[in-house]
Amino acid sequence: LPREFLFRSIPLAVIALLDLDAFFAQAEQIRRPELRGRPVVVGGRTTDRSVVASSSYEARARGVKTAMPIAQALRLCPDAAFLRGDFAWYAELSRRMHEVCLEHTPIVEKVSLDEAFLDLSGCRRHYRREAPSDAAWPLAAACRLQQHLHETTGLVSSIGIATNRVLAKISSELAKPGGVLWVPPGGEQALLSPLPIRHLPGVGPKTAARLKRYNLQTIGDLAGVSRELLVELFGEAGQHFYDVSRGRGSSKVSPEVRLPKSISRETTFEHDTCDRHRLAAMLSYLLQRACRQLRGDNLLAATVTLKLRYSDFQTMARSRTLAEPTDHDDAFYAAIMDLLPKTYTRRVAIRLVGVCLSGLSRAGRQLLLFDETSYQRRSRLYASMDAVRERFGFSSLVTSRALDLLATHKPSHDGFELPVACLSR
DNA sequence: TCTGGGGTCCTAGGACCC
DNA sequence: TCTGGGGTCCTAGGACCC
Repeated sequence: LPREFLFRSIPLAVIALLDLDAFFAQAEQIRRPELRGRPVVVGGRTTDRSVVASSSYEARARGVKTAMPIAQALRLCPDAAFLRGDFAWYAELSRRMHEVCLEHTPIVEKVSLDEAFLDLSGCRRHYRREAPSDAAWPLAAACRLQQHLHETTGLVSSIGIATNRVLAKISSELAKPGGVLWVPPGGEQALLSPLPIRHLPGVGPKTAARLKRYNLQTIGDLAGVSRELLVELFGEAGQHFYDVSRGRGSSKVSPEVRLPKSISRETTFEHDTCDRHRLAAMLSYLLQRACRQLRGDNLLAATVTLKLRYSDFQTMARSRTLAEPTDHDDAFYAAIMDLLPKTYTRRVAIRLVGVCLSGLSRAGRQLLLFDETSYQRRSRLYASMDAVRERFGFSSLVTSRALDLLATHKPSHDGFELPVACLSR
């Protein structure tokens, strides 16, 4: 048999990417009907240094964009509803989205709160009779999914369907807002060729500028370059460009929940600071929050990273890997305090500090022969602290190291009232 | 108008071991 | 006196995504 025939005889995958439109803004409009049809901007307070996390299409029409400073959005669209965001509500809607997806296929991979890949390859017989033609059943499947999601949750979504993930992702972007776009097998090149290179996932402003220097502006331009040259210029990414520009890519959808790679917390000060005590107190606070999540997820971390950003935006990170993975705040804090003077070396004020825990593994630590009792005592202490915080909120309990923050800084994350208890060491 | 916070992945250099 | 090659781990920085 000719090779071409063998290739065609393998049934092609049908991969869908479902993406919720302007998710956070939409979530607010679902919960508060009076906001429907109005510009909505979700982000921080209009007075602080935060940026737009999400905005409704009404606000976008006025020039508001994601990642734009809130203050700028306020000038563009002063009559918008400016909201802080409610992640518990967004997570709940995201969970409902996932449930609806699972009613259509068991092979669902959540890639973020508002996006999921679905492998619909096996759904042909359910939909073939609903489609305008036998072959167009993926279109019918996606329309049914979109409609089902809207009826049960009120969520408006866009869906891209193609033979692989990257193409499904690109077509879902093209389908926005509220549309469905199916790329029939064989139609890949026709869709991709005229698209600007920025449509490729993984190509941001820097890479687009680099590609433009070689006069590569559309995906079709990319398809005209040899694999060897692309790899020489762009390394691993070059191979990726070569495949995607020809409409090829992975169609594997993995429903398994993966172990996270890192847990981090960071914050930008309302005003830049040079005060090392203040930095230390904030780092202690952020570390406590990160560690609480670490224990809550039943994980240990081996590496801790300290991150600083100077007022001129230069960003530094220094990390330390411990001899043993742990979930104890104090082990990480000692490392952070050791790294602080090695990281904060310029005589310039600091605008952001952060901590990151990585090298994560499942808890179920091997026993240390000596020092075991004190280790376990400390583990029980952290468990008790977590229990208090579970009941009364994170800031019901703080260590004295972080206490002086209360007077000067109001973290936006949860109600920051006076602590019920204060741990001195 | 100054530029968030949570992540993932890639690259590149150096240490260290065999 | 000059100088292997491969593999792994750690560290720092940066691009990108939502």
